[in-house]
Amino acid sequence: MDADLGPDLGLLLGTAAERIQVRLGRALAELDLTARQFCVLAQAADGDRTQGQIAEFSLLDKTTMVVTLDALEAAGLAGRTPCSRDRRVRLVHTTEEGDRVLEKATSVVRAVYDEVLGALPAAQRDALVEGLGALIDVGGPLQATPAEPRPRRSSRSR
Amino acid sequence: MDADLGPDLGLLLGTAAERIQVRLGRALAELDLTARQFCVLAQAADGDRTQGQIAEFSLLDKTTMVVTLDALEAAGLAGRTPCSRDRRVRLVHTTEEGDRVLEKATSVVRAVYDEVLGALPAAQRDALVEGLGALIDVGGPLQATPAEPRPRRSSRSR
DNA sequence: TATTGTTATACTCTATAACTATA
DNA sequence: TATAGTTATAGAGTATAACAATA
Repeated sequence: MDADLGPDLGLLLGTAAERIQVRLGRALAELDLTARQFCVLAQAADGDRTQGQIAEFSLLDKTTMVVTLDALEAAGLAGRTPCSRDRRVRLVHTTEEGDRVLEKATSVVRAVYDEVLGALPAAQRDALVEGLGALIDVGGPLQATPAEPRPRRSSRSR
Repeated sequence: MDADLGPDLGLLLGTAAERIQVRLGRALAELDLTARQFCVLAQAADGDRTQGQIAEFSLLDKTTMVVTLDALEAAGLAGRTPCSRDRRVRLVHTTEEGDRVLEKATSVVRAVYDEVLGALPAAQRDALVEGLGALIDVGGPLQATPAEPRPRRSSRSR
């Protein structure tokens, strides 16, 4: 599983992604936030959006969104308000405390990124970021698959 | 969660890693292999190693290793043989069928890598691979943490 | 007593299904 | 009838604990 394959892109990406997520998770844990909560909180602060919109943007199932918001609400960082125009819908907002925590969390995340990227020479850093973008952006070999809105589970079970 | 942070390295790495792993998973599924089984099978083929050694190298818990090997054994791709010198230990070997499947799987994985990396200009491809290596290799900002042999779960439960 | 591997089990995470209320 | 959100629950994956065999 090495020389035979040339550079093991899956291993490189998987390792780097896992380690930075561990770092981010630890840093955010000091603020009692998970990475997902941070992501949802940031979008809630961005403007009044519905649960569904945030879930879609964050690639979360709506039921996972419920759980995540329950936690943010219990922590006093965010809240739901019924939308007056469509009373099925709940708009998500941040509390003052939520804004304060988000600000801290953002600087904590930025510090991690600065530390990691700052360890590379500027040229290499730029090349890395551009290369990753080239992989996943539209037109790249790892662009989002427009088909398959739902990943669908194993075909044999059930 | 964007302009405020500069390039969102966590999102870039996470997205790229997830998508390539989905690709690899789909490609290997056609051979009825999971990525993990492929990884273990490749190491079993590399020489007689114990379950524990393969588990350690693959960052798998020993109980996960048991399940993975059970599946490979049931599929007729690998087997366990007691070690004569230390009869607690089981050496893992591949079957002939296992070697055939591994060969196919290796070419399938290589094809995915070639397709993905081949979509980038050579200079960008090299820069990306080097940059990722610079992040995770020893001395890099995401090098393996020698401390903390076990990640340890949430501090509050149990 | 320590270690390898196994079994049984519990926990976490996430998604499916069924439901409520609105539209 | 269709949709937003909720609840309950089931499934996959993985780890902890207790155990057997051996060192």
